[in-house]
Amino acid sequence: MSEDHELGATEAELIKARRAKLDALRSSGRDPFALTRFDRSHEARDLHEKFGALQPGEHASGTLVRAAGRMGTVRAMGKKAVFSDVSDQSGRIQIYFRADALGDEFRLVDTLDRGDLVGVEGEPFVTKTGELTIAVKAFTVLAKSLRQLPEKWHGLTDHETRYRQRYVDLIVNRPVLETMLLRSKLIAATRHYLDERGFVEVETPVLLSIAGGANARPFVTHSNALDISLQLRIATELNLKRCIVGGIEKVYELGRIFRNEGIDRTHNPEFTMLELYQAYGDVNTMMDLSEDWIVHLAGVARVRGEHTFAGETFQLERPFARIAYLDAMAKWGGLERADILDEQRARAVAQRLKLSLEAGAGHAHVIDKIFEAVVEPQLLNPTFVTDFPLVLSPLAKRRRDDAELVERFELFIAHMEIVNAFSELNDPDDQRTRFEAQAAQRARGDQEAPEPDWDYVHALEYGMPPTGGLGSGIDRLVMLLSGESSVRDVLLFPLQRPE
RNA sequence: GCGUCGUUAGCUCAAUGGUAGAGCAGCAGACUCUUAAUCUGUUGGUUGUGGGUUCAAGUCCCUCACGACGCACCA
Repeated sequence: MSEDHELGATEAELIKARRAKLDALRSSGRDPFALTRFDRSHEARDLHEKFGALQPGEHASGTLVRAAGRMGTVRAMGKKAVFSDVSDQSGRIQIYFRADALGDEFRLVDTLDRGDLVGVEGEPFVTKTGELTIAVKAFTVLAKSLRQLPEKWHGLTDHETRYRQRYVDLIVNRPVLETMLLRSKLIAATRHYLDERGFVEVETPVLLSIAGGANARPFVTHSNALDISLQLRIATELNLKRCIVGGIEKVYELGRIFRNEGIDRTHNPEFTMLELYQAYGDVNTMMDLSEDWIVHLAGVARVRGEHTFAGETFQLERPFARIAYLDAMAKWGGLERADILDEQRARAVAQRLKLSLEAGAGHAHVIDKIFEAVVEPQLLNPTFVTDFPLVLSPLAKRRRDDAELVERFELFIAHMEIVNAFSELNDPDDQRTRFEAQAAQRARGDQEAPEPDWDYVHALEYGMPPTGGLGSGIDRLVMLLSGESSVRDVLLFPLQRPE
């Protein structure tokens, strides 16, 4: 040990110091990396539930528990008493090493560092300051941590390092782990919710020759076997409706979608989308289901009543507000029907509102921009915006009383679009006409206009029952319910440019 | 893609163009109920990359890389 004082604090030297401790463990016959298992009696959370009621100073005499996890700060009181703690997935429990309880073992406490994975066996008690603690009778190093964790107080804050080395972020920033666990819970709860209601989960291809069902630029790749270029899916919509045609009456897919577009606080190139379709249902079926499902998920996330997101507080309570698309434009923008549905007048409105539009922007794009500027800022509490213009909705069924509008809604919460749903267009002739319009747009050089999937029309020609369908971006839902305002903070490994 | 800001010790951050510092961590020592433990001592630097200006550059100028934020595109 006399050489240790020569160890400095470069990264290499910090690692060397830890390797020296690893060597010490090995030479005492306790190679941590040779161990294969450690049987725990409790996770940290269980211990708090079971022994949390002990009084300060009280011991659960004769009770031995076994816990394991990553060591936190080491608080040594001289050479004879050391406090630390271990964290596992469920939480944290303090541990206490005493020379008189450990005997010869106690000298090995010197080989422990913050960050090591350790297993301990001991007796639960509550300290005089009131913290549940395990009085360690025996301990084992289960993996030696050779690298130093970031500082305990400020932790790791550098975004780049947090995303690139998420494992470190998860270790030292507990709320990150909690958010990721919440994400998993919400996804599992969604599957359970749908399965219970008779929906069937299917898996449709990610690799397609034509990625359709949405307006977005796809990623392009190549099949060596077929020697053709392929696109990664931008939606699951068309294949799921093929399933409806085929007779899978309540169908969903909860999976990854890829869009080759911008990256920012609310967009990652790959994201998780729920799409579901219900034969013999319509837009109203979807509205009821959305409201029930979202409120259910809020319950899973323990979000009830008032909830704050990005500095604004809203009410997450049933029933959600409803307003028709054109009514919303009238209410908050003073705009008439023709200001929206007539292309020239819509362009004039956009100009008056000083909206920046791309050169080749179509009617749909202009309307969308107006909506974004006029209506979205008003939509804080959950609100269904219904009866969308046809021109925005190439896959939705027309209203019977108004051929320029469709049976569609979007659910907005905290200004974010959370659900998009409609009565699915099942008239093959109408669908063909709308695809032809898109093809014409595309021929005029509009890169945004999707390439028509003619086989989808072919499928509709066999007859698709009247169907309600919805899509929902799961990442944004997780953002909303976790309070994270960046999509990167609800993804374990957000896309980063290689270093 | 455009704009703004950032990149200094393992981590979090300082440093008028004039000898690169602190806190934490690490290492050594004191302390048998600490919890940002405390106290004493101490180690640790290619200041993101490559150029330029200058007697002298972490600092000024240019290039590039990566990131955060905003805009554009999208969900």
